Amino acid sequence: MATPTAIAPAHGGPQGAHLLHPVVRKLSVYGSLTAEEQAALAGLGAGAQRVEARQDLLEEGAAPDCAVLVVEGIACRYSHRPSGARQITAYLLPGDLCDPDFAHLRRMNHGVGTLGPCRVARVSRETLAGLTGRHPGIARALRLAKLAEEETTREWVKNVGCRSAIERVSHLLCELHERLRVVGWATKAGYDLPLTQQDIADTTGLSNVHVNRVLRQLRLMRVVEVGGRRVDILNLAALHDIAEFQADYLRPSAVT
Amino acid sequence: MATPTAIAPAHGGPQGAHLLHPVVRKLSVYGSLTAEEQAALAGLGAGAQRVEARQDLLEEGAAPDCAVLVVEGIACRYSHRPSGARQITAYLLPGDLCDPDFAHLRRMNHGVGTLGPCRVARVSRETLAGLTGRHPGIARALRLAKLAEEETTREWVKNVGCRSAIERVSHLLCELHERLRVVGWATKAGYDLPLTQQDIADTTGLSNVHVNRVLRQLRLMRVVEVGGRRVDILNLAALHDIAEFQADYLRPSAVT
DNA sequence: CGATATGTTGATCTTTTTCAAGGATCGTGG
DNA sequence: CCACGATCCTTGAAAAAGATCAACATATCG
Repeated sequence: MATPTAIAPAHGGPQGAHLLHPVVRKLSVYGSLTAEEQAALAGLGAGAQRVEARQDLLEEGAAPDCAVLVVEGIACRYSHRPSGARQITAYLLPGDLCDPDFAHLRRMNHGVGTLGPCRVARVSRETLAGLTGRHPGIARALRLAKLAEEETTREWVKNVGCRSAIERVSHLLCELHERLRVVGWATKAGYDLPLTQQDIADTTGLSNVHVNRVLRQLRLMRVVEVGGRRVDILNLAALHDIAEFQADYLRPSAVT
Repeated sequence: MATPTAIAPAHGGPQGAHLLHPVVRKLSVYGSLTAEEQAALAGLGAGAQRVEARQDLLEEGAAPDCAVLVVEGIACRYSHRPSGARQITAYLLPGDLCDPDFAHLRRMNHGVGTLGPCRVARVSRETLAGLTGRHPGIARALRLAKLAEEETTREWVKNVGCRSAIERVSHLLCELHERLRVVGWATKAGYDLPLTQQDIADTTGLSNVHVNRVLRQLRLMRVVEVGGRRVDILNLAALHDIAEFQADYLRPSAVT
């Protein structure tokens, strides 16, 4: 949405299919939606508010009162250890609806916050229930999107559990590339990424220093250049190879 | 279920509330179930089949045709890297229903297999749909159980992402203890655990050798003794301290 | 009883972390 | 516009955690 309030100016807004709201683009991956369903979905983003970088959307331990739809920017789920160490457990990209079911919870076991500047819309339980009740296509797409999210979390366990540093970072860059591409915020050449190296470290279970070294190595290998809030992909095939990246887990498909 | 076909003989079957099926015990955590609902749930386990250790229940890449209910024993979700390295991403304990929604998938991105000998029941989509359709209490409990499973996977990301070896192993032992206790297969003193050190290594992202050393350290610290397919807890408080274990994530509670 | 799995230990090597310091960048207020 | 502080990035050196390799012990099971 290249609206006047768009956030990422450097390399412009979403690519292609300009008129589609990211949540429509994302959910369309899981099955076709009627025009009516698309309109209803896009309506969710109508009241989106601007939120600065590094702000909490849902606090650790709080009782959530609504779901959150990311319209623009990057947010994350995170959790802190008593020592202060932070682990990021998921990214929320444009089009991602942060957990419908959470709105029913008495207490959050993790927090949700922005990483870069965002535009987000809060969605009440009632609105969401109405939407899925009236539009079976949306309900179905949301179910599959959730399945994809679960599979993604499992892939992250695999990533931090048994891949080397360079593989982990590469895998993260591949996943972000693929997911942003779906909603039009990435091209083959790369994407804007408002993360610090510390954020990448907290995601991959590495130290910020080592992330820096891995990124330098990837740059020297002429695979990808990360810096200046931007990811420039020089050799996508090589990046995929290093990461052993298979995008399947991002797009589950149902039988029916 | 101290039935004639019970598997773990060493320290006997489930403790307390002997008559309740594990899936009833587990789901009761998320809200009270009517007698009728309990009976319907217990009926799922009626046709349970014995499965040996280290057998696939759902293969990586296959199209699942049904859900799987673990009645007894321990199974897991796992994924292999091209190199052959294995990452375990979840444990399935007695009372766990392996992913209802999966039955709709065209292709599994991970496998499900037994770790020790198990008794499992296959549950068709129709059976499951009928059950949740007729019994709102079951539907609700399954939703919360799934939420707990998601939260658990995120906790695992945190575990392998930012905890030391001894913390990771301790956390795993705490989680298994708590989950098995709910379904009556653990006491304060410990539980039977048919895992090899390699299995623990594949779960925690460590080498088998290092797992061995961590277990020795925990034994010397007189915290817990792991061996002979058995976990004996000597000092539960100390184990929780080392792991920074907070059981909250295992039992989400809804507002309504 | 041998064969295969698993567990145990020591020695060595690699990866990654930690610590420390300096440099770049960016936003802000004077 | 520039100076300033704050944050982020970068690099080196040293230390630590954990992996790997190799050998042997010990179940376990047909």
